[in-house]
Order: sequence, then structure tokens, then C-alpha cells
Amino acid sequence: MSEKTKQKIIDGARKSLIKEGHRLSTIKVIAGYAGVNHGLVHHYFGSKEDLMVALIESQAQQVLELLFSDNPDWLEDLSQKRRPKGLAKMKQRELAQFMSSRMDQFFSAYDDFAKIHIEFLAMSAEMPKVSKKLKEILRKHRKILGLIFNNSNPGFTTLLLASLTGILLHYRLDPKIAIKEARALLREKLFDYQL
Amino acid sequence: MSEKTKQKIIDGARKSLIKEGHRLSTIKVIAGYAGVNHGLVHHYFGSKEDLMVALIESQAQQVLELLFSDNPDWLEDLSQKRRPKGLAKMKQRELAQFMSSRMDQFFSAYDDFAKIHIEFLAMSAEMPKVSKKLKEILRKHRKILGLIFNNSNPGFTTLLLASLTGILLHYRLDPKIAIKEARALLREKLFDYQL
Amino acid sequence: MSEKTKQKIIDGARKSLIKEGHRLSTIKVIAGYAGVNHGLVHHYFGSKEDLMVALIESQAQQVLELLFSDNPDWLEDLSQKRRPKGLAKMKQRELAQFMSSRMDQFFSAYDDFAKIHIEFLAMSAEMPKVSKKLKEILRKHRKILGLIFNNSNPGFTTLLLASLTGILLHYRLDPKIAIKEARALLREKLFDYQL
Amino acid sequence: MSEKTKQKIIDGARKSLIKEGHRLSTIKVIAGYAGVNHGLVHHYFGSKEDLMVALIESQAQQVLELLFSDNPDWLEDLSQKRRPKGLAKMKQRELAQFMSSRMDQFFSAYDDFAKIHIEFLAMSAEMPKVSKKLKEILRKHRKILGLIFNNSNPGFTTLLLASLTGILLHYRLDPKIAIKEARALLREKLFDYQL
DNA sequence: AATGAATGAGCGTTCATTCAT
DNA sequence: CATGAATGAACGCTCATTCAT
Repeated sequence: MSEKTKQKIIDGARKSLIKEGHRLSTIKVIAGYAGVNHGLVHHYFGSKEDLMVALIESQAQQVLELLFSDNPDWLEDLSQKRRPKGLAKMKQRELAQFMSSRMDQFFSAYDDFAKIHIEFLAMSAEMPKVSKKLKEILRKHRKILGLIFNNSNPGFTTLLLASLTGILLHYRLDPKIAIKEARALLREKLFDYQL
Repeated sequence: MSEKTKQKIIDGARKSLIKEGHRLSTIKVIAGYAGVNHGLVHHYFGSKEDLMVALIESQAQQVLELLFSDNPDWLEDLSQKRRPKGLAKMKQRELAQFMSSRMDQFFSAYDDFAKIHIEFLAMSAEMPKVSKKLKEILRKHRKILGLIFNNSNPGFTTLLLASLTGILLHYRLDPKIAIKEARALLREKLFDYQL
Repeated sequence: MSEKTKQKIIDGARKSLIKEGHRLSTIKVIAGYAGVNHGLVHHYFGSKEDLMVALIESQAQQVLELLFSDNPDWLEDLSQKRRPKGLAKMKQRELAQFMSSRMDQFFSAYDDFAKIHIEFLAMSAEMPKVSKKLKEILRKHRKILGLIFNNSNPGFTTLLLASLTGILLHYRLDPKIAIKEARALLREKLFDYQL
Repeated sequence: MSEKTKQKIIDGARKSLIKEGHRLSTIKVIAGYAGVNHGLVHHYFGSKEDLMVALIESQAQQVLELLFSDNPDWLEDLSQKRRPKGLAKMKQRELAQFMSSRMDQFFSAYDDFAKIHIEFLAMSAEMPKVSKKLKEILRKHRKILGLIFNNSNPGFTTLLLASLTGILLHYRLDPKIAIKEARALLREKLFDYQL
């Protein structure tokens, strides 16, 4: 097992999902993006579905790393489901400001990430393992968001994640929607905070 | 054209989309749900894509009818893009209360409708006509929401629709999410209103 | 049985073959050209193949009528496989001149006829009855040509008909071929005659 | 790319076209004749149409090779659109004798080749790429015939090729036609030459 | 480990034909 | 006579997957 090749395939799947969407991302297309023989995909991952599960895990890991790239300690705390001390010191308002700007940056800079997320959701309808993994990852992310914002209302994290997803989904369909205003309003209303 | 058969096919497509999802909803499966020969689908709709467009239109019509089943005048006004006078008389608070409870009722009662909506969004990635029609319908619905709530902020209707979609999407994936709480929070935050 | 409707269908088939070619000339398309319900085609002709056979007969009759529209007696004689007396009086050279100019006129004016002829030949590969009827008609036409030109060499009529067909076939494929020159050369060589 | 399998598929297409005609030569039938899985046809050729184009090229190459199998130099000269010196030395009469006997041999021996040629022409009505390639090949062959017979009359090569095609077409329909006599007459008239 | 030939189930679609009305 | 709804076999093509090399 060459971990390098395995990673190439995962990266190929990512690129293909971004550029082609999941319907055009056949095994051969993915292998093309990965610069790898298509037979290797099954050799390394067993099936297309399992490759997608691996990609989801890879993406999930990256999200957190990107959000807290400057605070590796926070990352460690959060993945252990502990509230980072640095966050605990922030006031609610300061926290909201910090996170919402960071998320905006994140989603602006990592549009591709969002695209893939949508593709995962689409795929989950026909791939049980993808569905299961995605569910698991989203639960984890909700928990982490709860920790970050110190908000015990389960509706809060659910709404936050769902709204971000929904905005992106509608944006994909119709790039003319008021995406910035919608995001700003979400931030404002959810964090009682205005830029 | 036997309108009865045509309707049977649309209903078959609806059922199939709900129970099987769009990927398993092949022409033959849809025809099976409709209790009709598969060739008839093309006889009546020309292509799978055109059937889906017809279904979207049928659904869009039903949404408004279901939301305002007790106020046919409002329906007429809204489809003419006029603000119904009955609404104009309500105060903001009263209006928010009215609509948000109605939407909650709607989405609780018409879960299937929501499921199909998600399938449409998934299909739109590979069916240009579906994409176009869906975009058109969503723009119309946003406009109507703006009229109803008398809110000229484009972010408002965008966020409202997107959040509802997002919540449903996540709910599909994981029926254990705090859907009620998320919806309640959305209502509270977006309409500054609490039950 | 309404002979009028039957004729409308035959005419529809002719038009469709000319404008659409035999592959696009489905029963429904033909019925469209005929301005008639597609079910009637089977009602009157039993099958598509039998319709085509009827069309071949109709065309074959018309060819002779068009060639000898000014000499109805000749027509009668020829269909009885007698050599018309008017022809017997002509000298070989005069005859060749007469017929070759007439054929040139014919094929220039009745390009559509030629097109259909090609379509028949194409169809004959997959429709045994069409093949049989066409064979029969062509034998008759060869016999008639033999009578006209008083030429007992079976190769003569075979070559004449085959060359005309071949030229048209190549012309269909590539309208830039030297069709006039080829026809002129055929006339010159076959009738030892130059314009 | 297994050239062996690719060739098997081309040969299968050839056989199928000869024995079944182009309408019955479905991908699966062709694969059957080739002794190969039907999916491989698309694996190697992309589409049925592209397979047919490949077959045309293969056939076109073989024609020249068969006609000049004993003069490889001529082949080289002709494909470079030069007149072979060996031909230049022949007198007109000798040349006509040489070529017409050779063609007779060719078409007697390679009846199947002729059958396929007719199928190509039929297919060209519905396959644009086939049409284009066939047009191209025929133009090339006309040019080569012009070189061989040193005849600059465009009608000559056009008539020659068209007549041969037409004779074969009629022969397909009705094997009882006077094919030998027609060919003999064509040779005699076109080359002013008698056996 | 890596390649790509080979497989086969399944897709949307077409269309001649049948038949109830 | 006429209509058009309904049927079903067949088509070209796609693609995840298997497997010999």
C-alpha cells in the first residue's frame, strides 16, 4: 500500500468532484484527475463508495485544520471534545465576531470545499456508507460548534450548519442570489452581531 | 392526451422520488409507481427531464395552494405579484406569527414535498431544464415571500428559503437532528418573535 | 376504404421520404406529412412495409407517365410490352437523342423521384417485400428500356439503369461530383451520341 | 489497446455488414461476430459511428492493396498522388485492358467488399462522420483513377465509380441481372476496348 | 504495485404495432 | 372510419467492477 498513491486518488476525487460534479466523476475520470490507473481505485479503496467515504474523512479533517490553522491547541482540544481555554476567555460578542468572520473567510476562500460538501449530500442519497459517514461527521461538527460558541441549544448548531449548506445549495443553482446579504443576515441574527 | 394518465405519471414520479430518490427513479421505476407502461412517459412528456420539469411546476403550484388554501384571494394576489390586502392590515408581529406557524404546519405536514424539493436540487446538477425551471420557481417564491413579509432586504428571503432547504437536507440525512428547535430558532431570529 | 385517404398517405410517405429520408420517416412522421392519424396507416396498409410497396408501385406508374406524358399510346404499348410504332420509325441516332434528352429532363426535373428511388434501395435491405417489389419493377423497366432502344443486349439496360442510380447515389453523398459531365459521358458512350 | 481485439471488432463489423446488412448490424450483433463483449466496441471505438469510420478506412486501404498487390511501388506512388512510371509507359489501350481486367477480377473476387460499400452508402444517410469519411475516400479514389487512366475529364472517373457502384447495388437487389454483360459494356464503352 | 482488457447490468429513448373507444 | 392511448422489443451507450498479466 503506497500511501502516496492513495492520497493522489483522494485528491483526484476532490478535484473531479469540484470540476465535474459527482455525476460526471466516474472512476475513470477521477483516476484521470489523480494521474493514476483506474484499476488502482478499486485496488486501494475497494469501491467508489468507499473512496468517497475516505474523501469525506479527509475533508472533515481539513475543515478543522483550516479553521484553526493558527491555533493547533484548539484543534486538539476540540477533537477531544473539550472547550479550548482560549475560547473560554472570550466574551460572547467577541467570540461571535471571531468565528463569524472566520467562517466568512473560510467559505469565501474555500468555495471548493463547499461545492464538495454539496456533492457529498447529493451522493448520500444513493450511497449508504457515504450517508452514514456524513451523518457522523456532521454530528461531530455540530458538537464542536456547540463547544466553540458555548451554546447548548441544539437548534443553534443545527440551524447554523443547515443555513450555510442551504445558502450554498441555492447559490449553486442560482449565482445571482443575494448570498452576501443572506450570510450577513445569518451572522447578524444568529450572533446578535453586526459588522 | 389523457390528462388522467398524464397525472398518474406525474404522481408516479412524485412517489418514486420520495421513496427511491432521483437516482433510483428510472423511467421504468417511475412507470411502475404510476401503474403505467414505461413507453407512455415519453409519449406524454418526451423525456425524463421534461417530466421532471412538469413535476416541479405541479409542485410549485401546490405549495402556494397549500399555504393559502383558506385564502384563495391571497393566492390570486400573490401570483399577480400584488401584496394581498389582508396581509397589509396585519402588524409585523402578527404577520410573522401567522406565517411562521403556517410554514411549520406546512413543512410538518408535507415532509414529502420537502424530500422532492431536495431531489430536484440534486437533479438540477445534471438536467439543465430542471435547473432552469427550479431557479425560476425559487425566484418567484422569494419574490412572494418578500411581498408577504413586506421585507425588501434581498438577504431576508434568500436566507429564509435557504435555511428551510438546508434544514430539510440535513434532516433527510439525519432525522435525529434538532429540526424543531432549528426551525423555532430561525423563526425567532428572523421574525424577532417567540412562541 | 376511402381511396382519397389512402392516396393522402402514399403522398405523405413520398414527401417524408424526400424531405426526411427513410430513417426519419417513421409512421408518425409520414402520417404528419399526410395530415392523417398515424393509426390509419396500419388501417389502410397493414404495415409500414406494405405502405412502401404501395408507394413503389405508385412511383413506378408515374415514371412512365412522366416520360411519355405526350404519347399515351406509347405508354399503353410499353406496358403491354410491345414496341410503340412511333419508336420503330425512328433511326437509332434519332432515338438515342430523343430518349437521352428526355431522361436528362426527367432526372433534372424529378430529382425528388430519384431521391425516393435511392431510399427504396436502402429500405430494400431490411424490408423483403420492398426488395421483391423493387426487383420486379426494375425488371419491368429494363424490359421497357430494351423495347424503346431496340437493344437486345441485356447488359445495355442493366448498365443504363445502374449507372443512373449510381450517379445519383454518389451525388447524394457528395453534391460536388461532376454529375453533369458523368451523365453526358454516359449518354455519349452508351448512345454513341454527342450533344 | 489490444490491436488484436480492435482488429477482431473491425472484422466482426465487416462480417456482420456482409451477412446482416447495416440495419441488423447492432453493436451486440457485431460483437457477436467479433467474438467479443459488446462493451468493448465502445471501449475501443467510442461509438458505433466511429467504428464504421474505422472500418471504411480499413476497407479503403485494402482496396488499393488488393488492386496493386503485385506493384507495391505503384501503391506508394498513387497514395502520393503521383502517376506510377510503370503506368506511364503503357499505351492507352494496354492500360485499359490492364485495369479493366484487374477490376473485373477484383469485383468478382471481392464481392463482399462491394456489399459493404453499399452498406456504407446506406449508413451515410444517418451517420455524418461516415458520410464525411466516405466522401473523402471516394474523392481520393477518383483522383487515383484519374492518375491511372491519365484522364482529366472529371466525368470519366465519376461515371466509372458510380457505374460500378450502381451495378453492384442492383446486383444486390437482384442477382439475376446481367452483371457480367453490364460490366463488359462499361469497359468497352468507357475504354473503347473489347475483349 | 500497476495496467488496461473485459464484463454485464442497466440506463433513456425510439418506434412499429395493437386495440379500445 | 378515425383516434390516440398503450405496449414491448430493441437500440446505442455508460460505467462500476473484475481479473489476468
